[in-house]
Amino acid sequence: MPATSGSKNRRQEKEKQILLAAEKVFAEAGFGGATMQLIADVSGLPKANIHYYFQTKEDLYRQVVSNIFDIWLQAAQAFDESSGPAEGIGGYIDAKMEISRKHPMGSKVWASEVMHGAPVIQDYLEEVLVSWTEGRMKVIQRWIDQGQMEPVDPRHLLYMIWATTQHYADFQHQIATLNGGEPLNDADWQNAKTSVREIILRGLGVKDTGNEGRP
Amino acid sequence: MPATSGSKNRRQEKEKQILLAAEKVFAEAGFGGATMQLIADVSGLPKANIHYYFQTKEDLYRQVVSNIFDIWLQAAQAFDESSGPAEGIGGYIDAKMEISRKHPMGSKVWASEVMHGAPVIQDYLEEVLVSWTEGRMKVIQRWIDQGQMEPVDPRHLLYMIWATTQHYADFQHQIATLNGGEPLNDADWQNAKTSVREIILRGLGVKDTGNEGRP
DNA sequence: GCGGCACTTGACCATTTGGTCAAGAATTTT
DNA sequence: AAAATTCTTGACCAAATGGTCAAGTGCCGC
Repeated sequence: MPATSGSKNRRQEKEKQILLAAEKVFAEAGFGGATMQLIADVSGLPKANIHYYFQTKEDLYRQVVSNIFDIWLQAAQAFDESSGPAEGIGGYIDAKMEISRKHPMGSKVWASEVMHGAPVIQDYLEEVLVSWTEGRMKVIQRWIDQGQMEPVDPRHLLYMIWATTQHYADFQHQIATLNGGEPLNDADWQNAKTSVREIILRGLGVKDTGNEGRP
Repeated sequence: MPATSGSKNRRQEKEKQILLAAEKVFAEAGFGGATMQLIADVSGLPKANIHYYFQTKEDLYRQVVSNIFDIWLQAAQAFDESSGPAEGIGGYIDAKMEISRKHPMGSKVWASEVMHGAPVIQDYLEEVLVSWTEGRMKVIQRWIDQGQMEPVDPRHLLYMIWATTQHYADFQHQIATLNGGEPLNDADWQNAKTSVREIILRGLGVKDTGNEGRP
């Protein structure tokens, strides 16, 4: 008794349902610890049905990681559509913090994958990430050359931004424990965002213009 | 045909040998993905022998995580034996970068554990880490109150330091890929260390005094 | 309403897993 | 040297795992 709507996108909806469950399970147990049975239970489908849509566990996993990668790269827009480091880097930090808040499980899956040597998405790393990084490094270098910010190594600046923003997703459990056992609330997140942006922008010798333009 | 030396510390040496192999395997495969057989192979001992020293996989894992935790806390000394933020925070960053360089696998195991909800070491988190963090936060707050650094949220400053320094261990594979496929060499590490310290200390309005006093 | 087609699913299988065990080898103690 | 203790290890489980399969079930155009 399939879907309610049209008729063609039944498959898409089912796949999305499975991918959502898979993301959760992979994030909580890692690739090795995740079981198809658990993914089946979480998604509310029999295991054999999962295998109908995704032949192997690795196929499913690859899809999950790939989806995350796309979301990740979207945050790059803040970088490109900006005139200077305050707006560009500040906006990028905001965007990445927002992703950490909304897609913590995706971030965890990504971190797990990379930590274990990126066996599945090494090609993505080498192709997409390398060129993306080089592009942003050039932008940062230009800002430095124009005297808009202190001369720092763009590479390590990017690492710091990635590390710090993703920390709020990957280590959310530790952060919650240090927050009295409670997850961060709206005010906490606002505070986190501002704190991170402040320290980094001041560290770059850039005046924080706040997140004007974006809500 | 046991050891060569004394006689009593045979057990300790064997355990260390196993723990080293276990750390490597757990770091590379995660808890779920690691197998006792692989740990046995890496350590060069039959599987049954591993089980003689560590009853269960979880026992072994707990030991590995626990050892890492101790190393982690050692870096705190830089904090305590200092007079101000330049020396204290700068030294702490250096120490943590050094740990990331020398114990990347331990850092990965820790990250994996926390990312999966710290099922094994939640008690450590609640007892030791919480009180440790509160202590350092007070030190930072005192520096702020004395006007030795900009008023930032000490909590998020600590997160940033943790995130950034550990990033070089946890994401070492990604970093190597972005470094032309080569791991960081001595100069790279020096550069990374300096870059991180510079940006953060400037972000705190503290003049970087370099890592004088420590080689 | 019927024939084709996409989907569903319980039962099943080979392999791998963490863990056990008992017999023996080495070492220490008496 | 003999007894007691500690360690070693190949063979062996029961349970769980990823994946298969064939018998269905519902849906569609015709």
